[in-house]
Amino acid sequence: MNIGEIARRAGVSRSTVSYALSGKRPVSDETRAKIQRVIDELGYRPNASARALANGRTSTIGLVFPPAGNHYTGMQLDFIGSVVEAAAAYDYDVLLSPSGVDSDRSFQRLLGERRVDGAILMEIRLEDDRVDHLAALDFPSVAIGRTAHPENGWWVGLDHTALVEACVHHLADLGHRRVAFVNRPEQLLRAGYESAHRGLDGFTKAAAERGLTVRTYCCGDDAASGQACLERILHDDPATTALVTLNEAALGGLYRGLAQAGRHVPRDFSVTGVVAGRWAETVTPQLTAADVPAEEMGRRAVDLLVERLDHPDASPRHHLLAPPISLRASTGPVLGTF
Amino acid sequence: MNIGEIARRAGVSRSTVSYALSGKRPVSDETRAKIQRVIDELGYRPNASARALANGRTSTIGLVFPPAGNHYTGMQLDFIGSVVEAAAAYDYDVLLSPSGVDSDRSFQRLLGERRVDGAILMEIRLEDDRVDHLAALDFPSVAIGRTAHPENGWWVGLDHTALVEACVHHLADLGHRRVAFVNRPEQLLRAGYESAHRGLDGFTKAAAERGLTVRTYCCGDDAASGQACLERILHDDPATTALVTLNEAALGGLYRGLAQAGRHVPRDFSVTGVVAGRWAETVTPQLTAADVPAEEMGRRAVDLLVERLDHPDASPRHHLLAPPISLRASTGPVLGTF
DNA sequence: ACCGGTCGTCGAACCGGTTCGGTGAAGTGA
DNA sequence: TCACTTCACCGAACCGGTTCGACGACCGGT
Repeated sequence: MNIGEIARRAGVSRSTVSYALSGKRPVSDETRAKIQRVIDELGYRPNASARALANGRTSTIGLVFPPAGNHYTGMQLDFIGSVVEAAAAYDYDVLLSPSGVDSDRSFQRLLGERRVDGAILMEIRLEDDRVDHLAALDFPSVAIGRTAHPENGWWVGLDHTALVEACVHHLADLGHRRVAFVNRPEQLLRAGYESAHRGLDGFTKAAAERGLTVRTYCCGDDAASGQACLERILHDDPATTALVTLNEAALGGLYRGLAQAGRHVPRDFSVTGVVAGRWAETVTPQLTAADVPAEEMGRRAVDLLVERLDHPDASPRHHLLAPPISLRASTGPVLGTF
Repeated sequence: MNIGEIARRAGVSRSTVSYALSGKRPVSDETRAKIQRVIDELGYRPNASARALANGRTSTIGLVFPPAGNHYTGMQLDFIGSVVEAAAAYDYDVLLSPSGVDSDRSFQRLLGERRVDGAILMEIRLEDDRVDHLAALDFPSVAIGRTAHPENGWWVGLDHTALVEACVHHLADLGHRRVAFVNRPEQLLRAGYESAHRGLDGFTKAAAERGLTVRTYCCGDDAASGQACLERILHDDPATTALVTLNEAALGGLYRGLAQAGRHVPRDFSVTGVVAGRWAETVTPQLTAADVPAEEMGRRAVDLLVERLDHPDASPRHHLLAPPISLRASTGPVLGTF
């Protein structure tokens, strides 16, 4: 069941079997056929650990994301799915690693023990010790998201600032003057999560440009928090007519809060934000949103990583995406404005 | 950066370093301290591939699920998250493998190349070639779901039959007489997906017991399909007053279809089904449902797998779960019945 | 008949760990 | 003083692949 057994049965040496399989040196047609016959007969497949040891590559990439206490969002699911699928196309396996910081045990396993050839990082923070650590080691990695200093990095990011700005302008164009912003949970904002910060920046900036009256909120990643958050919004300023959210998991709760407050969407209240398209379509009315192209982002991250693995000296590349707003049914003009 | 380097710097042999680390043979305190100092200084961590090759274990488990063309459901996400977290607690990594059948390339990588010590299978079919294949090889694995012949297997399953029966009885108790069943997509039913079949069985059986008039539907795993399915239901029998669904991803679309048909939930129409609790709470009104304990199932699957890995001769164990229905807000009595 | 080159194959070393058998030094008892 | 343990460590073999250098067989050219 190992290469020596194959060699013995085929009457050749181990190295010949290896060359027949890899094609790195010529082997006569006759010998190759004999070897192939034995391999097929026994269903032999070379041991991955031995191969990894010998040539220093594991053909595995690590997908690193913080342990969220099982509060994964739909967007993260889409990332994971697309990364796995794209990696499979390049003959890479994907090792999942729940890891918060670089001193993390799980992180050390991946890197220190050389379980993976490269890594894809999710849930990036503006100051991210994992990114810094990997950069210092020159370890092949690609971030889904970008830090505050993205110049010399490999990443595929989303222009949250521009996307949220677009959402605000869209609402302002519709006549909304009092708008709320529903962000990711407060601990994530404090931890410096990129999307939370850049989104907030974009919101603040665009709201100032348009002279809107705004309030900003942090909200837990679940429906109950969304509902509570909406109640707070209407309590703080009952004249609020619209909100922008980055918080996909809270969306259902926000909608419920509006329904219970008797506000009809979009007639009495407009909702928009930055959400993966597939999930924007599950709510009623369907969410007008900047659709996060999660599938594309995952795929591109893998493309970049593979390129980096194949060309260790290539200079950093990245993609900054800014998809347009998809107009669906959750926003409308303020009543009496037109 | 390898064990030889550590040995040289500490002035001992490679085997002594190995024993100092593993503790499998006594090492003097003095020597151990010296070795530890060198290790800390250099930040040494033993190479995982070499270790795997030497002791025949990779400390990795495979998580196998069919490639869904990125149509992963929230429930699958919960499974993945809980498996990763539970595995980390046992010091196992998780390798993700999108794989449909046992002849699959990805499946062959996992098993044939010995990349993993054991596997957890998701999305089980009643006749599942992957399960049979693994059983024939006596390869350590645990299924999340059970085949038609689950007697001698390792699995953690959900009693879909009983759960759907409970849903039907709940509706019948409320006075509903014309009920629809919304199943997973037709190709999954045809492929023999366990939940689709057992759920359907439970529905048919309970409906017969209660003398209900029923129709059953297959529905794609997305919101648009859910909406279309609901339109079909009301077109086929406008007198339908309730539905039971297994299809989590279609739920939002079903609700939208009802809203657009002017049917208020739960006043005019009741909705229930089998859905992971976290997702049942995102819709409004919140879904009365048999909550799939995805987190518990993932955790238990890992527990079983680790037990099987530690005790190769242990006899098969399994868990069949049947959580009670969580009464929320999506079901109610038929108007005029009481 | 001899030389040089090409082709196909082999043996040995190596990747970085683990583990078995053995060995020298120190300790114990008669 | 000597035989017998025990202790702490070492060297070598092994896990299952890959790869390098070498070597014999065969070929064509003089």
